[in-house]
Amino acid sequence: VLVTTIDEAITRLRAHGVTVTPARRAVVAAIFDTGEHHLTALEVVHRVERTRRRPDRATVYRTLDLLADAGVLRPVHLGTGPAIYHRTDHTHAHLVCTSCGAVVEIPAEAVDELTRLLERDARFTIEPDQIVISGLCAMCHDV
Amino acid sequence: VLVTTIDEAITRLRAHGVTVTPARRAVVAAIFDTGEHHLTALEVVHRVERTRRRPDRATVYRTLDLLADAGVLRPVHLGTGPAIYHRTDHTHAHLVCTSCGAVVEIPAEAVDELTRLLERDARFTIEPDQIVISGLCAMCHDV
DNA sequence: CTTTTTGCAAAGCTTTTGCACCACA
DNA sequence: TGTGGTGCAAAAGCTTTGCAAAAAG
Repeated sequence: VLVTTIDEAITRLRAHGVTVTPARRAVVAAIFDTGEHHLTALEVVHRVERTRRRPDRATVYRTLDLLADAGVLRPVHLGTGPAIYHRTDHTHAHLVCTSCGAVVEIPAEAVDELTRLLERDARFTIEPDQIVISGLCAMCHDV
Repeated sequence: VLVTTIDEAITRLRAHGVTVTPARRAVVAAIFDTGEHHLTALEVVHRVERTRRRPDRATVYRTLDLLADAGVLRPVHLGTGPAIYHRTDHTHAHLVCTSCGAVVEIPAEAVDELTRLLERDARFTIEPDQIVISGLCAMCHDV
């Protein structure tokens, strides 16, 4: 069940017994109104429409938690810095360059293959969206 | 060139132009005197022998940096919480259970296979020691 | 009217940094 | 006597929490 629009996300929240308030709706809108599927909590704060009073950081963090519980977002720590939250409608793994910090996404098909490989070897249920691999991106490697 | 003993680590530090002080030696000893190959900075602080005055956190962090630069240790963030530093003489990837926090290691052979797969698909040079994958361990999955 | 949610401020946790002191060549 | 290492304390960055005021049902 993919969640790809604001309305679907709101519906999903309700299905999880979460009351939908203006602040929460604003957070959801900020996330789905952008092409980015990688946002930090603070980026969400700054993106909330200026039409309403900007929600407090605490509220945004709490809402992101609710969205994660509802399966709309997945929080991922890319090593250093703040967690990024990414939408679950776009499965991918993350390659992080230890030199320049660039984040490259691995497409779903490769992630599938990878997941199969891992689950074959380890008694572990992989969360495909939470694969983080560090290394050097092509540009930094060539320097 | 694997670094597997205190002396090799000390030698490696010297080769990188780092002067070896009692405090630094104590940190190296604390790391190599234990069966663990996963230590946080604070665990290192607490493990330093009680025979000498315990080095300050800052000193330990600075020394861990030096050891990382020298290729003796690799810092890895397992999502939440402090970074772990693991010895480079024991290549492995990390599976982290999002429910109980357990860390399962993926052995070198599987990591190799994984690395090949990834480097085939992405123009990226993988750091095999810095693969972190979240999911559910067998125990938490069965509950 | 009761239960949540929100904003604010404070605290938490990990790590970094500035600076004075100290050790050692 | 100068170079760099160390400890201490403070700060920085991200996130969580306690609590009183506000909003929702």
